[in-house]
Amino acid sequence: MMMQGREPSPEATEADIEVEPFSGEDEPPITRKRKSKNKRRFSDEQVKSLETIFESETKLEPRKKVQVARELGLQPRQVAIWFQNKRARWKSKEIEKNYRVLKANYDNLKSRLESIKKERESLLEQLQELRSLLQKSHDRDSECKDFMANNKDMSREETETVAGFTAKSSSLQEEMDYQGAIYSDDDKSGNIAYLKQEEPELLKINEDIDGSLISPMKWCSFDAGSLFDLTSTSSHWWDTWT
DNA sequence: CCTCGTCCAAGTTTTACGTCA
DNA sequence: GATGACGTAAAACTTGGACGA
Repeated sequence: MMMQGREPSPEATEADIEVEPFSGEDEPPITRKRKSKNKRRFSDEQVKSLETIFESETKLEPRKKVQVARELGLQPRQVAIWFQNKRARWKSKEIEKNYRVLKANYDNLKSRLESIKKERESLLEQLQELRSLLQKSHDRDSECKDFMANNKDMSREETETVAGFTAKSSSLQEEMDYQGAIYSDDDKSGNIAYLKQEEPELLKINEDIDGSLISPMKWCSFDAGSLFDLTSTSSHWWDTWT
């Protein structure tokens, strides 16, 4: 092969000499067939020695290079080239290794993202249910107010019935608390931050729940109208709650 | 500042060898 | 089993940049 460009350096001149890579006593490996007398591959022993040196130092001092070449029966140029090629191979393998690690991390993150998306869908469904529940509550509240406006007097018996509804109201509050807990895991601050950004309406509804369902005037959301004896009269029982 | 020699990384070519039809 | 095509890894080479003398 013709050299191009600049003049060959003394090192290159070394390589131009027809060399016998194997030392006299090195026999080619038995498992490998030799096609010609032009032996070019290094023996397993030579490669093993070079590998061992490479593990401790990936670049050779010029003096060390000459010493290694002498010990292995190679030209210094051959040792230099072997180290150059070895560094290139090692770098290539490192890149592959890093790629595998990065890909594994990416796949893991992707999986977690899918999981979070599913959880978000579930939470949105629950939010919809809560909205529906809250709307029903508001509707019945309005009915109740209308009813009370039309029936200002109530008997003692009716007052006791109302007390029973108060208990029901507490049960509803517990249910609402439970629903709220579903979208509030250990990291509440993180969820709230998320909700402020992604679902501001959800926070607003939550505030509505806290402020309204357990208020005294909300107990009558539960079919109160059908239980009252509209014929009897009593004192203004609701005055004690205001 | 310029030249020269050397080293190195990156890319390419050459060679040896294994596999398979 | 011999053979040629093909793929792959390793050895050697080329090129261009960096750096010190």
